Amino acid sequence: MIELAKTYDPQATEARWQQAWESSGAFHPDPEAPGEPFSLVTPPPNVTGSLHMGHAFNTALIDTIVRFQRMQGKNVLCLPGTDHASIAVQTILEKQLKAEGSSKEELGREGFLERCWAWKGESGGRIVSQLRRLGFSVDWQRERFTLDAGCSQAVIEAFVSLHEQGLIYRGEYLVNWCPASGSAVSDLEVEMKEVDGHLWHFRYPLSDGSGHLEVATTRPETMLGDTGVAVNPGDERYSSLVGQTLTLPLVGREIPIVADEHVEAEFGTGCVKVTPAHDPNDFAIGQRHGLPLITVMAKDGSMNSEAGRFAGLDRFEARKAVVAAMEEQGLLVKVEPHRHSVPYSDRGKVPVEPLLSTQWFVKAEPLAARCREALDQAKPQFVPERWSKVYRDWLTDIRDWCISRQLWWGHRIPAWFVISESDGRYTDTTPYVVARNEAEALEKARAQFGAEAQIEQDEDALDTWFSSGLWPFSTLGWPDQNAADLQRWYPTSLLVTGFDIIFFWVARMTMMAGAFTGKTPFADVYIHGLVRDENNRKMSKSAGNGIDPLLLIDRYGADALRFALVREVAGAGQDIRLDYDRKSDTSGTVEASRNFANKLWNATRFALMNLGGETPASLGKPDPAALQLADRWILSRLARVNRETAARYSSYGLGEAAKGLYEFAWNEVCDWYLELSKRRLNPGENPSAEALADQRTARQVLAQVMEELQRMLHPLMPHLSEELWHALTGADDATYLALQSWPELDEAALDEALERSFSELFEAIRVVRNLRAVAGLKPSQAAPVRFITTRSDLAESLRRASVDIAALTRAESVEVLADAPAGRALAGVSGELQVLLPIDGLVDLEALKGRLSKDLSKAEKEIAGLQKRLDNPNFADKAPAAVVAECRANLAEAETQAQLARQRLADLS
RNA sequence: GGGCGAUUAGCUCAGAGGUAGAGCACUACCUUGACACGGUAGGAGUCACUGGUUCGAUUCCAGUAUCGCCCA
Repeated sequence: MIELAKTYDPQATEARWQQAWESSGAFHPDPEAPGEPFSLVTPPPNVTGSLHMGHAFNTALIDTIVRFQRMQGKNVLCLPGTDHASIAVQTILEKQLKAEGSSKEELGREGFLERCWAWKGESGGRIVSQLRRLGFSVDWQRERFTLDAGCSQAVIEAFVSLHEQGLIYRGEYLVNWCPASGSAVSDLEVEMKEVDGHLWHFRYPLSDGSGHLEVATTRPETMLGDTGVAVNPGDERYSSLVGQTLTLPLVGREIPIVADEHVEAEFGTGCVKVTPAHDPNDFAIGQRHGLPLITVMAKDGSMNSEAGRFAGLDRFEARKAVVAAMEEQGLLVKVEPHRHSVPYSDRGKVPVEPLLSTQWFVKAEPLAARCREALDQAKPQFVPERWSKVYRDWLTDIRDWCISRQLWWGHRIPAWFVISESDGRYTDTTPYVVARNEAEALEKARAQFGAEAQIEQDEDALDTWFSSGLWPFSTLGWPDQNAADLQRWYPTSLLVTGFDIIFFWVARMTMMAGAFTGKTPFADVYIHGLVRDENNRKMSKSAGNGIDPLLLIDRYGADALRFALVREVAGAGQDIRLDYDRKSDTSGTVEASRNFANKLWNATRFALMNLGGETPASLGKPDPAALQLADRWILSRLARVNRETAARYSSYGLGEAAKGLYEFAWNEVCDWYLELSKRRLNPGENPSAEALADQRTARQVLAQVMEELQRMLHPLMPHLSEELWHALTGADDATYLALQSWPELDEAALDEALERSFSELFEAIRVVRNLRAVAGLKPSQAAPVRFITTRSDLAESLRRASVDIAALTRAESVEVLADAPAGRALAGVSGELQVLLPIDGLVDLEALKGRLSKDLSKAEKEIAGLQKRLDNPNFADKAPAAVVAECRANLAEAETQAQLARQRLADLS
């Protein structure tokens, strides 16, 4: 028999099992193995990141589902990996280089990439090892990285293929330029922020000297690039001026006044300056009216030569200088404070600059259209369903995706410019070829431009999300259509991720998968919420309010953290809040889960002390004929919980599953069944043969309940359950609970009537205990107990349980009678049951009267409510008969209760 | 401006057309042969507000307020 310590110590246990699972290859599935396939690719975290609560939450949810599916006998693949996070990594390294007085240009592309890989090697393992500490049951042997050879090959194939299909194009458009990282970014990487700014009113003179127009702007420096002023066509103030020209101050350019529907006459003066090269709305107006595009800013955010005397100034200095110059010329009318939205770069944390630039784009609409059609067939199925609307809306109004980044760390764009066509250097207009490698590119270039053609690869890299978009199939072996993993596990079964990356990631995966595999890459998408802090703010590194999951794991154990996170999930998709005391680094929620772990530990410890050295297997299943009522009750509960829990695990009701198991284990198994079994497990000295047989039955049931409980809890608390299961079963070191099957459901054990009867029994015991407490009896003080009831089934059940009742209430005798005998007694009432403690002496009569009065007023209140309802003729007419009958029964019961309480009160006076 | 979500005990949150539950915290008693990371008992809520549907609404519907998020 294994001896367990008095309290559970997660630290030693968890590391041991993590190591054992991984080294045994327990989670490394064979594509040839039998079983229905179940597959899931995990959201790849940033390779240089470190574990935060969002990862822990996501991991807890995924692992719970995946472990459950494994116990269902499926051939489960759960594939982990990381992504290369171009901008984030490059930003970190450039900062490092700057500190060293160097730069990426100085190192050159090759040298810089070496640095990147070195950095990846150094910090890249961190998050992976942190995920291991959660007990994540992924196949680490299949771990992937978006920049590894296979993923890189997939990216090239995807790019070439999309280009061949005409879905990737290159062109000059207004893009979101992040001056901090020196790169274009996609629309999704731009975050609108409300900031307090100003609205400057400028006077633009009419070219014919007949007057002026007043325009308002939040960005004065862009006026240098104005190529028009627009008014609403219905705005009578200006209709006569449309078609005339203005002379742009400071620049002297003549610019037309145009009429455009999109100008709001009510905003500002009703005249807007149009800077097509620096604002998306103005770009659109410019397109409609054929206005020229004049770029006045360089890519580092400074003014260029088009800005005349302002050239070289940073954009924010230029703003001041332009305002000053306008004021000097008397053209500044006024300045108003103005709150408005400014686009910020997600990564660079600076305002992005809409800038005209030649970039690569993915034509999104054809890809999105396919996804919308698939969604009509519920592919994928969103859980909760409401997120499908968010997904659809985005796909419906989709804009083309700028995929090129002016970065080195990442997948270099597989396009080669034919530099021999443009003086040995490539420019925005140099012709190019797209190919899988340089040799193929050269071949293509020569075929098209002659044998002398010379080529040079595009300097730019692809958006990291381009490779992440291929994740569900690139990790399984695509583009090799015959890859065993792809054949076996694609499309995947499920994706679990947060709602914050539905556009970034989920939609891109479905678009890419549609284009390359013709399939929706996952059947279900389970969208979960975010983890918020104690002030309901999203936990994030930048807000500085993150809680380190490792701190909580160290303090409470990984299982406790996992259980706490999953338990908080209610309706799927809701954010969860983790309570946390930053002063002491403690969390009540996680502590409660730790306590639960300890409770399970001790319940198992109790079982081990009482199984006489036997195991569930050696004891075998109990003989149904030998079962006591308590056994049948707990086995019925066990079966019901088995059924409910399996249903919840498989339908993403994870929080409910966790709560249900918690209640079953603590409030039913520990609070009642273990207590009820103590007497039988310890029959005393010289026990009879009958007692010994019953002891064995109790052992069998206890062993079965505890063993199956470990199985059911395993998806939620893998380490603890593995440890306890081993202690209980004596399984050898090479056998894992993680690979056992879900306990078989014993339908025959379900007995609803018996469960109800036990609820009543427990209630009766509670009334006795309450009476004793109210009366001030010491816990050690024995007292006789009398139950008075006219309900024969209840009387019968109380009689049969009288030995247990005596044990659980310190009763020196238990009687069940139909009528209350005369004589003083402490009395309590519950439903149709009267409980009497026929004792006199040092008891608190006043407290007792208080309790009875309380019972009475509660019953009277109930009577009043029920009576009122029944008195309403409409109720009897229209309410369902069952409800009316129930109401009547409740009323009768409440009246009995009130009457009994009144009577007992009178007796005491 | 459009959309989504939330509002229930001191705190964190469940819940369901038939008079409200859990965990934590709190109060009292208890170191009893599994567990003080525990046991027993207890106190605690106008279910945000206003209307509507209904025999009946905290639950369904509409609106209001506050908070949060997404999109423009």
